[in-house]
Amino acid sequence: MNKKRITLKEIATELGVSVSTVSKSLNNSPEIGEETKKNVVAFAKAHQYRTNTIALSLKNRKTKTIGVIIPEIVHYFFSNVINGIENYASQQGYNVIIAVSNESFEKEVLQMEAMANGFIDGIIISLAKETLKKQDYYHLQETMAMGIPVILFDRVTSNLSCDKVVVDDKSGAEAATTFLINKGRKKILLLSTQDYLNVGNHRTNGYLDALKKNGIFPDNRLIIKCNDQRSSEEEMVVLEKQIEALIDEGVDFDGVFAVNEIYLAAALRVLRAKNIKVPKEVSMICFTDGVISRYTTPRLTTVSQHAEEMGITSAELLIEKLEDESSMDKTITKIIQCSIVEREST
Amino acid sequence: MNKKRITLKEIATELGVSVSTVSKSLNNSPEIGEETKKNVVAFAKAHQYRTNTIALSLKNRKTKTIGVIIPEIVHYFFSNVINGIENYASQQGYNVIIAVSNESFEKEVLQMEAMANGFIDGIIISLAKETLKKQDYYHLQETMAMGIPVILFDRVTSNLSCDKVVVDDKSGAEAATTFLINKGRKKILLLSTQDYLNVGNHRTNGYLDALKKNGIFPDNRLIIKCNDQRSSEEEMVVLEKQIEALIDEGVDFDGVFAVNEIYLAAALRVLRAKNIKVPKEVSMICFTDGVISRYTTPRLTTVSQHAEEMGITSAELLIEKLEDESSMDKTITKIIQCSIVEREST
DNA sequence: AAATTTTACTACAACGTTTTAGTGTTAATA
DNA sequence: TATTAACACTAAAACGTTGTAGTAAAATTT
Repeated sequence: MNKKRITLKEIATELGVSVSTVSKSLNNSPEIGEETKKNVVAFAKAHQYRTNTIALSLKNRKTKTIGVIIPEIVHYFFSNVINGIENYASQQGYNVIIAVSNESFEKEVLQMEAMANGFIDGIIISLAKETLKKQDYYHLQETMAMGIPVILFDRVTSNLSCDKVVVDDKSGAEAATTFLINKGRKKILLLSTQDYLNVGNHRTNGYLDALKKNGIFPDNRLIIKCNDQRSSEEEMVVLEKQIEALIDEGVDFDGVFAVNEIYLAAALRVLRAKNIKVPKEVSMICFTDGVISRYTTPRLTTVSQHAEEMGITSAELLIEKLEDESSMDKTITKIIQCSIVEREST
Repeated sequence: MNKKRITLKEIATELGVSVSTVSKSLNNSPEIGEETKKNVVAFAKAHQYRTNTIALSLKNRKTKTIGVIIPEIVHYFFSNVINGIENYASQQGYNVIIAVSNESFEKEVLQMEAMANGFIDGIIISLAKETLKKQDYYHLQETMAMGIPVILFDRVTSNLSCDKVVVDDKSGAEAATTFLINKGRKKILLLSTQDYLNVGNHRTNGYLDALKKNGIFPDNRLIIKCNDQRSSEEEMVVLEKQIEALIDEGVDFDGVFAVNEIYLAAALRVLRAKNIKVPKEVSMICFTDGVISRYTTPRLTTVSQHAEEMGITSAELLIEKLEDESSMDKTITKIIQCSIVEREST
């Protein structure tokens, strides 16, 4: 059964011609006579010849494969980005290899090395939290030095000179906050992350800017920077307690802006438990236009980061670099604009 | 900058020895003298020699890469399966290539062909809805005939003789339904899919069996088989209308069992709008222990399919086949048991 | 001292392609 | 008719490894 793939050499001996003739015939080279070509092509088809990509890769020093390293795959944003990458890449004849760093620096380094040694022409990566905290980018510099183009997306760093694709987090957050302000809200609770996460940091700044521009003085009690936990579920539990405590202390707010869906879902649960009406008493908005937002009651108004577009843009940037030698020198940063998806929570 | 990777040949000329000596030194062959080995290894390390995997693959006819084709990547269940596959595979020194069929038969065939021609030793696949409907498995038979092992998971078919990993959908559904019955519920609404989707079909049968065993006569009005729409969001809208109509017609029920999270979330929204209390008046349970279930109010009780375990098992089965020639003949079907995760909706 | 074994290497083929540089024929040109 | 050009093909190298077979020189045995 195991009908092994037929090779050029086998076709050649079978047909009594040289290997080069076969190769050229299949590539429709003008060097070969029509008659011969026809024969070879027919024979190849009949025997289901498929060109061996590995041999080709060895020859061309190109694998037509791009590697993607993400912190998590069970994650609406990242899986959407991959979707974008996969779509564009496969359309351009590229394969996509996925690796997951699991937010760990060590695993990121390992995965990166595996990829750099392996089957890929270039890498698209979003940095792990640990890497961002550690600020150690040696593994990235190494692969770049090997001539492997690297594209950073979403979780980026200014310490690396390469192409980047980022969301305009700050202005997105500003827009979201302003959106609440325009609905007449003045006391807006911010649910953010620790500052070392650049996205959280930018979004916090956007929030502060929006308040400032509208003449609202920020209230530190209304800014919660959630600590990292091992899982988002644990983060949620911790956060719920914090919000509950806040309300019990009598701190008043009429709007909530969260830097991700999960934080806002947590807030929503607390408000429901306290019998506070959304959006009547409190308006809510968050980053990440994911699944959760669509299935809560009320549905959540979100800031869409256009994950798929980010994926496509990253893939475009990388493939551009791979196909056009001259593009290797310049480094581009693409900024994806956010947009607000209004649902029932505002 | 572009410091191209150094090759064995370069090391050889640089050190004035033969290529074989270098190769053998690096592989710590006893044929080579200690002195020479030490030199070569030191030199290689200093110049960051990395063995070229492509050349190796060509030589060994093995790529140490496995291909995964899934219907959707932005999907809690599938991304968890991938997580499992990726974890186990990378631990065993394998890479993982991902392709998405997007539920399309045509794309599945294309992706499969691309993989079969390319860089993979074996394939793990969950069939697209269209493929299941069409019942055309030629592309799978072809790749299997080429000696490429194929593992089917979750969306499988009995028409193909290969290793399979499935959830025990029927007994999971039976358990879920029985769970509701044991809570005193007798009129249980079933939200399922069309029958051609084997998982939906099995779950429907499990539901019917549970009723039977408990002496409850099934009520056809309480069985909704949701039509396919282009997106799950559209499906949800359609389904919400159906459930609403049902209630308006005065059809009474005190429990809901849905074959996935989204259907149950839809039901929950309708019940909330109608001011029906969950779980007091209606108990709810569904398949797919995903994100949504964790963030609705009330949180949903679910049947976990242990997606990650499925991924790991699939990868195990495949790698077993790849590493042990003799395992190629027999085909195994592994059944993953479900378990109920009780939350607030029951 | 001659024969044998061990040591420490090297040469070369092979994996499956593509491509460059030939090489005979045949046809066209001077 | 001699020269050149076009045609239709082939040989061989190259991509980077590994492994088998082979080879001197040194060490050991007889």
